Amino acid sequence: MAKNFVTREENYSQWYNEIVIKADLAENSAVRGSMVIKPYGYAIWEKMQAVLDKKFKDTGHSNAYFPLFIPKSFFSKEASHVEGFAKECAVVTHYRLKNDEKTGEIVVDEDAKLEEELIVRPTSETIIWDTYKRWIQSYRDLPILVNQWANVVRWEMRTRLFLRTAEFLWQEGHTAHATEQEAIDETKTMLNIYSDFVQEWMAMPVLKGTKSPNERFAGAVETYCIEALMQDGKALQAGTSHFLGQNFAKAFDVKYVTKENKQEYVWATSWGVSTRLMGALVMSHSDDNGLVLPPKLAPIQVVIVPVFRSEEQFNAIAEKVFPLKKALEEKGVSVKFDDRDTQKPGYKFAEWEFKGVPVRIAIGPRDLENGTVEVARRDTLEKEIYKLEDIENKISHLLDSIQENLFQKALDNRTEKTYFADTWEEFVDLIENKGGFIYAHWDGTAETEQKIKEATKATIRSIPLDAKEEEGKCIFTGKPSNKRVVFAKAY
RNA sequence: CGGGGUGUAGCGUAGCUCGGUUAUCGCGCCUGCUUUGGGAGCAGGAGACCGCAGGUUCGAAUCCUGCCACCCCGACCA
Repeated sequence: MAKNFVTREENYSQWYNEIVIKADLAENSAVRGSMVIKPYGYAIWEKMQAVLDKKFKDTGHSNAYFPLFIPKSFFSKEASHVEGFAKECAVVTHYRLKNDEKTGEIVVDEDAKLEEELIVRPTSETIIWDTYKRWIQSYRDLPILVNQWANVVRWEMRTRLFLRTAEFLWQEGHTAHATEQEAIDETKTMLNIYSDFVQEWMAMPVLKGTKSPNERFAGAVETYCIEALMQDGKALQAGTSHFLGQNFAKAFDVKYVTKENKQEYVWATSWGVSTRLMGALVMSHSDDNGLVLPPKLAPIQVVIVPVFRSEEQFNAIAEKVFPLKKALEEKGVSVKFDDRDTQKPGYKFAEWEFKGVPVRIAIGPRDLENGTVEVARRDTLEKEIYKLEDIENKISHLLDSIQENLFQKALDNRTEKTYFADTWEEFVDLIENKGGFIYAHWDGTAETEQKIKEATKATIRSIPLDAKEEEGKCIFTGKPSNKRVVFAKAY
């Protein structure tokens, strides 16, 4: 495999083809811009789902399911929402095929044209709010805290594996509240859940902030986001949580009666993360040897590779492996014993490295004599000889330290690629030659943001929540500004 | 949708300008022997309607026409 994929920023998709597909995460689908997620990759998604789902439930949310197809009339009720999504919708116009009498080919039956077209959901706000209208009458019906795990379709002009596929899997939460403050609190709670999940489980540092009006979700009053920086210095939006105000309540006429018997519109939020996170995971940690998975999300945390010449030798090794595997599993570690006799050890070492398994244990004749095993860690590729006694605790600690090390490495990468620009010249130089997050002053107008984007391709990724008050001048217009925002080129 | 590029075995490719035996090579796959602590070696073998449809020609992977698909760059975007 070609070297230096990680830092070869001009060719990330090549890197994806090399690493992701060969690593069994996905392969191109016959359908434009879609993906096949293979079992090994899907297992990672399932782990992510399980953790997030628990966090949602722990904060009072429940799962539900809403229809894939949205009638066009629902979709067009919220003006800025439809404007934001109109250009990337798949539309169902017919419901039947037939055999063409002349050619015998299967064709669309023109007689089976739908009276009202159906939109394949690009997001579910509209159909959910049409439903909430019927669920909500009184303040006693609030709040509604619902999440759905689903697939959505956005007919992007250009797709990129994992980061922007035409169809993707995600979760979308949709909540309804009696007060503005409660909805804002919900928006922030969910942002924190995402941020904690991405940092603690995916070992990726993220920046919490809000979006500029240009980057805001179509139909939202405020969009909160977590923004991550990839190894090549490009930014990736990893999750969003939107405060929708009363926009959807007004569009769908969702009112409730207060204790004082007054009619009020309800307040809303929506929030989501998608299979894009899998792309982020790959791009944050992987190296030229393949994937590097954080132990907390790795489907296989420890792989045991026996080294043997004869069947007797294999049996002797297996005798040692079974109790070891059991001891590790009792510690909650997922273990794979690679007992194939069709591949040599060296081949297996490379293969499991490619798949990103955090820890590999090799055990052969030498170890049988000495009562040892060879332990290799994926993140640093270091090998060490361990005594068998108390090994399950040592491996357990090793997994923890790999998790920490991956986060620290990603954080160091971000720190190294974080810059401050005070003049336009500095800014352009950084964007063109360094990449990364650039903290700079901005005059707060959409026009300026647009002009900066046109000039440099950089956009405001985040207005950090923890931004310090600081007097400064906009790098583009020189107008006054009271805090720095974060610019970057984004995926 | 605009600009550029590529389609030959499961994957990666040579051949195409200048048409001519049985379409090249590597990886992978199958069989056998030797191997096994970092992607094994040797020997043998299987696998291709050369993207699709037409056309020119005694003869087309190669020339011509049309179509399709994919990739890269841009607009769009989680």
